[in-house]
Amino acid sequence: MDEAEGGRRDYRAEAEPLTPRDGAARRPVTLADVAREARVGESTVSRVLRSHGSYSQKTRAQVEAAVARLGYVPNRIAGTLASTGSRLIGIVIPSLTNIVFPDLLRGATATLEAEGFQPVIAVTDYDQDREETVVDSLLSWRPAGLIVTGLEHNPGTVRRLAASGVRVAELLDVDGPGLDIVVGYSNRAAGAASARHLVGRGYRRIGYIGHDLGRDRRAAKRYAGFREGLGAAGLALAGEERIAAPSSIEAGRTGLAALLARVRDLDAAYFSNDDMALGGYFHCLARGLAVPGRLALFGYNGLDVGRLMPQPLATIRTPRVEAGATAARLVCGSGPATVVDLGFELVEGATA
Amino acid sequence: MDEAEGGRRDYRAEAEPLTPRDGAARRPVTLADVAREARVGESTVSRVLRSHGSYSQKTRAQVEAAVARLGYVPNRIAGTLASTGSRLIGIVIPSLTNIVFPDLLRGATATLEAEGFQPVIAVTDYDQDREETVVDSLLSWRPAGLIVTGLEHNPGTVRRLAASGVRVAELLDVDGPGLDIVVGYSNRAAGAASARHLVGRGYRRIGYIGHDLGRDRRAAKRYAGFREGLGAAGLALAGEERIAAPSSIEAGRTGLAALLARVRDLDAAYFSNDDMALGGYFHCLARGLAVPGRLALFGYNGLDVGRLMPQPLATIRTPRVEAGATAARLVCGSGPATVVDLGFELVEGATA
DNA sequence: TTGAAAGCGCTAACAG
DNA sequence: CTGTTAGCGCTTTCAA
Repeated sequence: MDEAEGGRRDYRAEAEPLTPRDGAARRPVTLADVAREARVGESTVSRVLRSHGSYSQKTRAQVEAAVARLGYVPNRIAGTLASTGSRLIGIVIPSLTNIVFPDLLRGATATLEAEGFQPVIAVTDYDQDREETVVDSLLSWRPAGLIVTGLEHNPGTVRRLAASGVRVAELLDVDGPGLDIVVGYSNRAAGAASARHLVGRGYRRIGYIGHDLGRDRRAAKRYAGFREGLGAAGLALAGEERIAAPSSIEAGRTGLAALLARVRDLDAAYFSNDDMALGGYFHCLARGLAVPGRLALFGYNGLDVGRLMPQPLATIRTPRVEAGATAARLVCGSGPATVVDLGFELVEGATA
Repeated sequence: MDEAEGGRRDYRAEAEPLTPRDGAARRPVTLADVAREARVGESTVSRVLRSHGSYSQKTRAQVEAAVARLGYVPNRIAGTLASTGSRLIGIVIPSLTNIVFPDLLRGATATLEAEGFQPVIAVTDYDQDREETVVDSLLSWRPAGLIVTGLEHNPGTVRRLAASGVRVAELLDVDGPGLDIVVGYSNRAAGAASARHLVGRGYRRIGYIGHDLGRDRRAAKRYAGFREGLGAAGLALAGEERIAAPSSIEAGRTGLAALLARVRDLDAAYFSNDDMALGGYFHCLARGLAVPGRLALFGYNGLDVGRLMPQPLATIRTPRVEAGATAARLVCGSGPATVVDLGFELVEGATA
């Protein structure tokens, strides 16, 4: 099925690299060089470059000319050390495989960029011990703030965070106590709303297909909320299938297949997220199961792909990009500790 | 169709934040504090902490005890300034919307982490002027290296890069001269291989559905390669549709619809990537067009979603994660300028 | 409006 | 094996 193409090869660049690796590494241009070139003091250059304090227009011109002539690039490492805080914001996310987290990053980086901050990212693979490690590592850069995902952390992580004194924003969950800034939505409420919706549409034999809930705490909260929602209607799950792996289209597809093999009379399937649900949808298409006639499908996240399926996916849309942006804005500010619940939106779609 | 839920609300955290914003900001613990506490010199502490140079086991124990007692976190800003280079690697990508770039990041961050480096990311939105700006900004952190996407840059960007003397890796393209390290695959060859494959399967009325080629230079190279491939077989495109926007499932769906409305007798559609092709597939499903009987589909990237569709998508699989990892490894090293062509793989799938 | 000088917290010689 | 002493490049008083 696969055909090797575009053969692998390693070779030296034919042309001389534009970045000569010259042995005689020339000393980088410093602010002192600029001062000398512009015939002014170092502090004057510093003021001009940061448009801070006062200086004459003539001086400004001289400095700018010198900067251009020398190709000076300020050294923010030195600047940060000399001044109080850095313009770095650490961002800790569990994964880059699920588009949800790039979406967060997208919102955060756009806002940070606008405010003159630089994001430094770290990935935990849904592992709280790794989170502790990367938080430590990020903290050593003395960031102005840290954005982390979720409300559950190791005690050690919390201790370090508290001791560091930096602002912390926790993202994507509001179901529990936060450390400082909390931006997200209630996963529990989302799960419950999903259950109410399915029940309201008349489904009674509802199954759950999910991924590794031990690691993904927010998915676990949705699951709990969903069961509560069913319970409130006097129902219970007709069956469930959990994949001991991160969520994926594949896990959704094989998960639904496995569940249907065991519980044949399901009339609806609730998935831990849209990726999983898409996998389920593909299974239905492949097997010719009518959706929602034979089986209704419900997801979580409101991804583009769900909106564009031949039948739009029933799901819960979450404002992820906005959450990232909001967290970035607040973490750079100096407001009080806050919880911002951005809410969510139930998308009826056509699969349920 | 939409139902508002999980109402938005802003409120103060009920519990006292674990990170007290105490007005009397306590002075952070420094290496000097540790030295005093451990009753040794500062340089001794430094040596122990970096396991560099020599010291007695007894000293090591004292230092470690002091570090633990004081909760000391090293300040890498200061460390970097005092030593030669930083352990920061800048990564510049055009977008976070297409999963391809998070994939790159995934490969790169994993490798960087293992080598003790920290990634700092910036997003250009496929804008070369913005690339110049963010490269400048990244350079001011004096990174050990920079990973950028593609081979096309503003002259100003190239100048700054060259002047900085940092290692630079260019990713995802090998069709053209590079600055230093180049890691990727030939987009042109991929386009040509796609054309040969479709022609080989007997398709003759082939259309192209693409996105903004002015900004996405690699997609433009695939397009050029594809046309060359057709030309070599004595064929030409039977029609094409270009969306003046970034690639998306939606653009693929509407693009194919528009093209079929104009050119009714197409027998195959070549898409600028898998997202676009997925949109096309959804269009076919929605309209009941048999794939590949009525219309064959071909994409680019080899995303999971294509593999898991009821009919696996015909596409070209690219080693993106590996490319990110390779670039990270090389950019942290001190080897010669290199081009690494990782090649690609044609996936026959079932849609062509 | 400007410059001199004193650090920021750490690393890297260099003595001892 | 360990401490002392210079800086790294910049910002920030504080005088001038």
